[in-house]
Amino acid sequence: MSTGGAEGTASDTGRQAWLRTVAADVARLDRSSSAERAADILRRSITEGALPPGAQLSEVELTEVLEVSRNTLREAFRLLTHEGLLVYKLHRGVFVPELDEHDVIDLYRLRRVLEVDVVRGLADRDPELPAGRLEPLHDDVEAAEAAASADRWPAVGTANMRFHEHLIGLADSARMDAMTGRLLAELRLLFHVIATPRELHEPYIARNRGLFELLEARKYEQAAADLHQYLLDSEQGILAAFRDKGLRGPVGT
Amino acid sequence: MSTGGAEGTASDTGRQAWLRTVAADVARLDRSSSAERAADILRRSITEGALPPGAQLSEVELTEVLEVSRNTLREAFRLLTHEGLLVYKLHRGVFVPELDEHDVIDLYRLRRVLEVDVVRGLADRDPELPAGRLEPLHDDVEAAEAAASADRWPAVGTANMRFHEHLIGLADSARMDAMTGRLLAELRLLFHVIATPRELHEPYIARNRGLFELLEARKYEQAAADLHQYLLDSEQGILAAFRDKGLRGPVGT
DNA sequence: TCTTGCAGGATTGTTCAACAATCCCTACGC
DNA sequence: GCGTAGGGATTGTTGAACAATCCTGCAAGA
Repeated sequence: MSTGGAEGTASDTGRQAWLRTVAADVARLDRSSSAERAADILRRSITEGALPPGAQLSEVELTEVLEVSRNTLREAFRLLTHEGLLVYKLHRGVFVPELDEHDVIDLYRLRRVLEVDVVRGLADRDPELPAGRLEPLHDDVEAAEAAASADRWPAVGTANMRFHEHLIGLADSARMDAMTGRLLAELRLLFHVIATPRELHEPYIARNRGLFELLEARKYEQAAADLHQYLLDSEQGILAAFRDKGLRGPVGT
Repeated sequence: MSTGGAEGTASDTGRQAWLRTVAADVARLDRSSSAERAADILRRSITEGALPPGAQLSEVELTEVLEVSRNTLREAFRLLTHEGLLVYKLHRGVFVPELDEHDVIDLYRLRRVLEVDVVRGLADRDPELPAGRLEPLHDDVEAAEAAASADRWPAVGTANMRFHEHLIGLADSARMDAMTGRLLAELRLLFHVIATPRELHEPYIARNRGLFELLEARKYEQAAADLHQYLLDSEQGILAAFRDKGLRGPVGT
């Protein structure tokens, strides 16, 4: 099976690609479980700020709104719990977590480690990178710029996050993708505590484009260095905005 | 709180340690949900090899053995799924995952990134590291050596893994701990495919001790370099043993 | 021989209703 | 004012039931 490495002709690899596409479609169809659909709705409510940090999610209340049974709802809760978007307190219920400065530092430390390593690692496997691999990054940059022109700053934030998600995706590591998804979900949680999304996101539109161009030019080492500083700056920005908020609304735990 | 670094006297740090112990006990008491207890039992069965990769876990069968309801059991399944110890196939059941070479490479890539970064990062915060912080690492090294003397090689593997878990723990990052727990759980999954645990674990007993001594001597940069090579070697060892197995028992996706 | 189609049984996905356990809040007594 | 008991609400867990899906075996047909 996978013993010989790349032993296929052009038609073989073509067929494999087709099969992979079908497999992806099948997986998407399979994904339709009631619990995951409920989780999707809740996830959006949380990441878009409808459910603020600290809010409790009542079971009976949500069973009526989402039209699922309590057991299914609890399974949805579990899903979101492991994404870091909800926390369980035994016999007390599920809550939207309240993150503090320590969490910001923790999250950014991991982001730096993972993302910088991905970029730096691209140098080693540069030859095997297909041509249009940077396409999604380019799309995200343009989406952010478009959203900025329309003054839609939350959309800018989303596009910027997508950029980083796609950046990690270049590593072709399923586990890195999963971790990044979780980290960014938690980060989104922080954004809604911050009142001024423009100041927060605006500087990074141009920096993302710069990063993209460095990658396109295959200057991976410089891109890694830039990204490192980029993430340090972003961390400081969030910490500053966060502390302003924290003064008049201190969050526990 | 954490502004002044290490400002405590001996009695203060002693009291903090005591408080931390109590908090851990409380957390352990809180943890007593039926689903998590069932998950604990299953987790042990999987990581110790009683449930081989590819095995299916029947719901009705396990409800009788574990004496929990089907709903609770399914919640336990969810828990283990998100640890990577089980995989769901819709309408077909839960299975112990079968990892292949690609997973080994993926897992080790992440281990290298995280662990090396932790060690390298220790240099920056060397002053604030409390005295007995390396104690757990030392215990793990001795445990591994003792188990080796008794020819208990699976125990050596466990001790070695604990060593790396405690190593990551030095970073004081809850999210890194969680990720590492998941990575090592998956790694344990691989170990049971391998027939010769001695050849696999023996070389790393001495290397762990070497690593510990470098840390104790605060030669963090050299420790990081050693650890990097260490993990590359370990990866190659598993890949080799894994491919031998794969010849007579090829595992699909 | 190989493929196709179709029951039948077994397993999973989901819901519902009920009870036990726990937590929060309030009122009571000192 | 403070500790304590009770009531009400919420969560944790169970068992049964039904629908949807998958697997198996067998028969019919090319």
